[in-house]
Formats: sequence, structure tokens, C-alpha cells
Amino acid sequence: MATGRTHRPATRSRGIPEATVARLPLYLRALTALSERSVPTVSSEELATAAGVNSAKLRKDFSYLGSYGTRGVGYDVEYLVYQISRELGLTQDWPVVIVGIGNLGAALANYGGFASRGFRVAALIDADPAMAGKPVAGLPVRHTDELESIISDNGVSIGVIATPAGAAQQVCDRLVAAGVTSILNFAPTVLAVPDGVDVRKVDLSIELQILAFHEQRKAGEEPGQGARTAASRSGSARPAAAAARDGRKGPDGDVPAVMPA
Amino acid sequence: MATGRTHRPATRSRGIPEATVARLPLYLRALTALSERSVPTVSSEELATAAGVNSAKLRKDFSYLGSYGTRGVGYDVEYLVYQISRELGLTQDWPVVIVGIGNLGAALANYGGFASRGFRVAALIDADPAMAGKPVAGLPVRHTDELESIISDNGVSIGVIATPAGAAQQVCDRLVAAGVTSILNFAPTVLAVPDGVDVRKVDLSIELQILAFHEQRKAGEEPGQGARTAASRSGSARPAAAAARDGRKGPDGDVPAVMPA
DNA sequence: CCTTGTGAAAGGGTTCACAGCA
DNA sequence: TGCTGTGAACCCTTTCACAAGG
Repeated sequence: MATGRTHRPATRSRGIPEATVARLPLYLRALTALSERSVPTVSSEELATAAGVNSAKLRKDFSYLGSYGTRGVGYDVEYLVYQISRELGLTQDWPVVIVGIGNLGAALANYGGFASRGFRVAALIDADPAMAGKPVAGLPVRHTDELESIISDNGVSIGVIATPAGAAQQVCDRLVAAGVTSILNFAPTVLAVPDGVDVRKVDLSIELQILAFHEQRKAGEEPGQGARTAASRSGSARPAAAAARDGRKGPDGDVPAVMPA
Repeated sequence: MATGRTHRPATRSRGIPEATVARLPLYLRALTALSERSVPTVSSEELATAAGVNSAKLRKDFSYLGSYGTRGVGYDVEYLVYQISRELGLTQDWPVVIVGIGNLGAALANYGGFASRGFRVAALIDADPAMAGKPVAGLPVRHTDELESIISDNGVSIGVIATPAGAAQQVCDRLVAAGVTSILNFAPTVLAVPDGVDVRKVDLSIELQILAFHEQRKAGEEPGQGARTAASRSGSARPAAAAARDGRKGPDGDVPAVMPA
């Protein structure tokens, strides 16, 4: 059948487990904040708290990068920021294209965290001719016809898809054919890509559904009090709570999406 | 400070592993598409392909829900749609509030997949007085002052935060105090919440950084082996030169986000 | 003392492979 | 015959607990 690949070649390269890689950005953010406050060193305990994980996990994660800490003291903030940035490949600048400039695409284009950390929006692309030339976040929107040339001219290897579900696969195919090897997909569809291409997805409705699942459980076993009904009020129910972690996968098509491309 | 829970008595929920719960929405989407095409039954193999997972995993997942399939035949589409919807708590309507109506908030408000399955946007809330009353996606934007009353009047238990990072924790606290027990956070911050409250986060820059990590690896070892994909030129991994951005600037847990709340 | 770094134990999740049944 | 449902193996991740070392 259709490829359906969404895998990664096994990231065998040199250790570092996926779960750890997924947390490095979190550590980096916390460290950057400390750095701005000119904090020289942090303990695994403090940093872990700031990043929302537990210290054992953090130390284990860092152990995969090397021994960057000092026993009895902690980690040097600046040094760690550098090491993690390097590990994540953020010491270089990655040009990115965003396809589908609707509300979502515009929001992404305006997103500050973007430009600030290793990424640069090389171009905004939309299929609507009426959008062409219109400035969004300081950049003129380019028409889809130019997609291929934009990618090769700028050496873009990362693409963001913010089109409606119906256009996603088509856009994806063109991006890949033009040389993009990493895709961040906001459209609620399972993208089929050849081996060697990484796809990560962000799906609003999936997240909401997962929350609804847990919410339902809470309502179902409300302690004492009577009246509950879905969404009555009642603060915390049973700590049947949570696990907010990240689960990745590829959704499939249906749900109307967010914007025109 | 401190991230609320760090420990959980183990997902006692009611059997169903977290990983499975995270995939149910995928199956549901694929099934809904089949349902619309009036396909009566589907095999684990077909459905798995449509959902982007492998059949063994899918069958194992379904086994936690019960034995809804027929050996030698497959699964009844309509029946499964119902069972999964029920399991996810989508047979009831969940009122949701979106706080922070900038580009992102507006995109979320316009998101069709929302209303279509179990969720209903009860209100759009923003801190900017100028926004008050302005219609977005057919709903008038309400001012933050009304947050508490909106939540209790509508029995809202799920809230979406699409504000800048700086306002997120504060908004979160108010939501929780007002009775919200599930939060979907789009702001790049670690939210601290009391036990019993679920938080899931969607973070653009984290996803991009993870992609960059893998992209960097690809660039590093570009194996001769042609035909590694449809991606014509392996010119992938072509980080533009560039040192980086200016020293300071404020990329961090305080990244200028997407919109005002 | 203090905190890191890490073997080893414990838990989940994924995959295998086949028994069981329509 | 064909496909589901599932025990068991396997593998990845998290947690524990302590030795190592500033």
C-alpha cells in the first residue's frame, strides 16, 4: 500500500534515546531563562523542577550527552546551553518554509520562538493568488508555484504544513520532491513519506480527545458529593489525573482543517 | 513553582494504557472516514494502514477495549466508531473555552474538527479590551474579566491557553480556580497545576528542535546509497551558514508568543 | 557534605507468533 | 481459510539507590 512511513531510520547514530531528545528542548528553554538571569550554575534538582521533570531523569538524560556537571556543585549554565544547542543542531541556522498562510500559518510566522532559536522563516507560501505579495510577519507571501524554486534557492530542509487536510499530502509530496527531509504537520492527516524523511505532527483534536478521555474518568468517580455531570464544576476529582506526555503518530484525513493554502 | 504532580499512583484509570488512549483518536478519525464512505467492515490490517500504525499494535489496542471484532472478517465500522467515541467520552458534548484570541486563538476557534466531534467552543476570551465584542469564528470575544462567570455558567471543564508565555500561568491559575480540570497549553511554558488537573502541551519550537536534531544527523552521514527517497537531491541537510542570532534577544521560556490575551 | 553519574531493578509499550474461532 | 485476540519475548524508558568525586 501507500508507503505510510512515518518512521525514522532508527536514530541509531550515537546513542541518545528518542525520549531524551524530546526533552532536550525543554532543558534548553529552562537553561536559557537562567542564563538571562545570569545564574551561573544549577543543580539537577533545580533545573529539573524548572523543566517539569524529575531530577533522576534529567541526570540520566544528561549522561547520554557526556559528563558536563560537577559533583557537589551542579551544571554550568552557559556551558550546558552550548552543549545542548550543539547537540540539537541549533548552532546553525535552519531555513524553514511555512505552507498554508491562514490564521494558523500566520500565527506560526509571527511566532517569536522561531527566529530566536536556530530557525529562520525563509518563506511563506500559499495557494491563494490573492494572498501573493501580501506581507505577513514582515514577509511577502509567495505563491505555491514558486515552492520548488524557493526550497532549492534557500536550501530549505524543514517544512511546516499548515494547510487544510485535503491539501496536505499534495504539499508534502512537493516539499519532499524539492528536497525537504523534515516536516512538521499541522494538518489532521496521516502523511505518507519516503524513508529518510521525518514527520512530526501537531494535532489539536487528538489532544482534546485525550483530555476528554481523562476528564470523563474524573467525572465518573467523583468522590463524596453528588452532582457531577460532565463539566459541572468541582475542582479536583480523584487524582486519577494525568499524564501529560507526548505521544506521536500520524492521524488520518477527515476533519476540516484550519486554513486555505 | 514546581510542577504540580510529579508522581502518579500509576495510571489506574481503568486498564487502557496511556499509549493506547493516545492512539484512539487516530483510529476514530480513520474509522469516521470509512464510515462516510459507507464501508461496513474493515480488517485490522487496512485500518492500521489508514491510521499509520501496524496491525499488531492496533489489535492489541482494541483488545483493551473488548472483543469488538469478528475473526475471519474484521471490525464493524459503525460499531467501532461508537465504542471508541464512548470510550473517549465523545458521546457527550464538552464545552471548551479558548483564552488568548490572537492569530493562533482565532485559528483554533475556526478549526472545524473542534465542533465536529464532541467539543463545542463555549467562549473566546481575550485580555485586550479592544477585542471585546469583536466576532471571531461567529462568536463575540469576551473580556478576561468574565472568565470565571463564563466557566461556571457553562460548566466548562476544558480550557485552551493560546496566550503569550508570560500570561499563561496566570490564566491557568484562574481557569483552575474557576473549575477547569483539563488544559491544553499552546504557550511555551511549563504550567504548574494542582493534582487532579491534566495538562497537555503543544509546543511548536520543541517539535522543530527535535526535527533539527534528526536533520543534523542526516547531514552528518549522508550515505552514498542513492535512491534513498523520492527526495531528488539529497541536498537536504543544508543548513545555511550562519552563526546564529544576536547574543541576547530573548528566546526562552518567555519567548514572545503569538498573541495578546 | 554535597550533587553528579550510573549500574541495576522495575515498568510500559511494541512486536512476535500462533491458538482460536467465525 | 482468514483474521482476531493474546501470551510471551523483546526493547525502551523511568526510577531507584548508591558509589564516585569535587
